[in-house]
Amino acid sequence: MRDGVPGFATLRDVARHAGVSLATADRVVNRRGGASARSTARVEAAVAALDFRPDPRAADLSRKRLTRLGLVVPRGENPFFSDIAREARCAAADLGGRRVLVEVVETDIFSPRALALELVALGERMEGLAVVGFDHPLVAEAVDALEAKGVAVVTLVSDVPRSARRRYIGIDNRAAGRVAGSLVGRFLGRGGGRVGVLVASLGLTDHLERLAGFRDTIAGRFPAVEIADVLEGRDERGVTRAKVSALLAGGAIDAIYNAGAANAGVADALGEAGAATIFVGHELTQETRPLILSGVMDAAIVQSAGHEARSALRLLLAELTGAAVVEDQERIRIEILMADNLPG
Amino acid sequence: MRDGVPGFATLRDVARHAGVSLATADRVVNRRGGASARSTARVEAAVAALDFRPDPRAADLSRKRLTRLGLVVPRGENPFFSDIAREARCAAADLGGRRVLVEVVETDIFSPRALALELVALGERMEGLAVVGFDHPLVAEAVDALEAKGVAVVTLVSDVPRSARRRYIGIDNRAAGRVAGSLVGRFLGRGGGRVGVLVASLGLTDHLERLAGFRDTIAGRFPAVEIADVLEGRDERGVTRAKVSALLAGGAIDAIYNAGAANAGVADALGEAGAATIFVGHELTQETRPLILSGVMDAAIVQSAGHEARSALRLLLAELTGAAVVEDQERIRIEILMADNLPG
DNA sequence: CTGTTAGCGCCTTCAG
DNA sequence: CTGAAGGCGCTAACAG
Repeated sequence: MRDGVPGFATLRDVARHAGVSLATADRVVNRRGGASARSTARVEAAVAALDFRPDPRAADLSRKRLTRLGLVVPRGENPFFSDIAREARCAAADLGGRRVLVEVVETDIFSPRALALELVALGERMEGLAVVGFDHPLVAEAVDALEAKGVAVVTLVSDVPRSARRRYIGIDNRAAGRVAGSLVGRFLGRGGGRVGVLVASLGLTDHLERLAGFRDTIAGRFPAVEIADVLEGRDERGVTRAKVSALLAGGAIDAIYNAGAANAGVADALGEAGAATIFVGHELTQETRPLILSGVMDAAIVQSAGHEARSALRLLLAELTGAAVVEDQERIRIEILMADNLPG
Repeated sequence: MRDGVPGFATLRDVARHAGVSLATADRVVNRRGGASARSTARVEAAVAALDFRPDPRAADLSRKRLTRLGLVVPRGENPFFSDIAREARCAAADLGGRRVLVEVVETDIFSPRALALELVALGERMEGLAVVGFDHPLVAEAVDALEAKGVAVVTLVSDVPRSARRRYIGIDNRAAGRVAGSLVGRFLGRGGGRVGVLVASLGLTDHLERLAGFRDTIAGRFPAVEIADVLEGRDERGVTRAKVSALLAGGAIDAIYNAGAANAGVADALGEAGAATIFVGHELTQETRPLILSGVMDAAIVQSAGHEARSALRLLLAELTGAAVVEDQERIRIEILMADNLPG
């Protein structure tokens, strides 16, 4: 703080205070290198003394290089990822304003090799990448290679845990699974029952963790509930429908927890069977909205596609420019939606 | 779009295209008045032709006048409002960067006259005000007077419906009440039971609407549930405790829905009585966190104080500067929290 | 009513 | 290694 009451210290003030030029002050503040130890020390002292915080707006404005960001989402019928892609496109417009170019790339996420190749290729022309991950050594290796050559990588929705990604943006999937467990447990009531669980693939970190959380809660708090089976539906409607139908045919099922995306497939199977089964799933999309409203789905555990897309871009940009991050704003929340609190 | 591939049109381009000066282009774009019909038309045509969008960063940077914003929250023991105040203070730092001064004012919200006077007084030295409302003609009148003299007013958390406020920032309280009704109904199970409801005051729009939503759902979907009584606790721990204790003493109560804030008071009363009562309330605060974790509260319906504070400031600023608004980002969500998805 | 002229705070060549 | 100078896109005096 200084003279002008409501004014902050500017880089110019820092430079003056340190007895160096604007350019030198900039060099040390932004760690561009090429400043003597003496200058560095003096500038750092000035920064501390004046409590200097760079103004991100001015920085943006004057930066001439444009930043290319990529968003890699799975190809397929999953409507949640269409939402993410759409939101990312419109977020791109005002987050970085101009000088930021966002490209959304769809790829076959279930093939680790294809995903890894795509990532490396994208790294050639992007400075930052947000990736819906798949937990596989090839993918982790690609991420590490990108980071090694200076491309900022964040994972979105599904993490690649053993990799050098800067950060994971998405919900705590284990907690989401626990919530699902609680809901199913409480909805079933004292009597308990048999529940079927669905995932897309056991290679997806997010689905696996949901499953683990679900198991924890059921085992720990609802002894009368039994997990009948865990099915892999690849997030495809047809596959899912067939597997759920088979499960229902095989014996009384009182609840379904779909940790994956193919809710329409579950609804198909439940509709055919005509049973009054509790059904808890994930995400609010064109597909699930009517299911929740009509009561076919009793509850949905939801993450906001818009929030995630904006967070991903904001955080990539922050990584690249050193801008400040408001952690509270970036925490992706787990929302529980029922017919009563469906937005819009 | 024009020549330079990834460049947007600037005001300078617009001016050139319209054959006027920068200043004139600025005048019509920002409706500052004092431009001939001819110039206005030409500039507007240019804006459309070039798809010009002003760069908010540049605008901020060059704006010299600093904006004073006020946030009016109720004085009292309500920890949620302390959170809002805290979040507002730190949001102020980076949202407007410098050139924005945010002042948080605590006032006695239960006295419409005092609140109205305070508002009018604040209007003398602020250009924008975010107010936790109280639905009373005096308050509405004060808001109208402020708007009439050009002060932008938004309501936060609790609306002042029949007033000229620009907008209400907060959850859909009717929906929140319905959610509470569903949770209580489902947690009670088939057998149903008797439930006591609490509000701070029937003059608070938000509490009233929660009550209405709660009633809707109980009446419509849970015929076995009976609302035993509606208590006014002024959001004070002692008052609430006493009233709940009296209610519990008066006959079997299977659930409490606290639409207000004094959850500690409810917990006190439940603790004394030692009954296994379902308890659903609102907000995640220092006070409710342990109650949720320990299972005293079965669920909390939550709104994010940080999100609301940031939204309020962002929207006031947008009103004042004409900046664009991302509606999806400003929608305040209703979160359902249970022990399993408590963040942090 | 209109245009010219300085900046806002920072980044970025380009000479020293 | 260092500094001077010229923008980025917009706002706001100030002259016409």
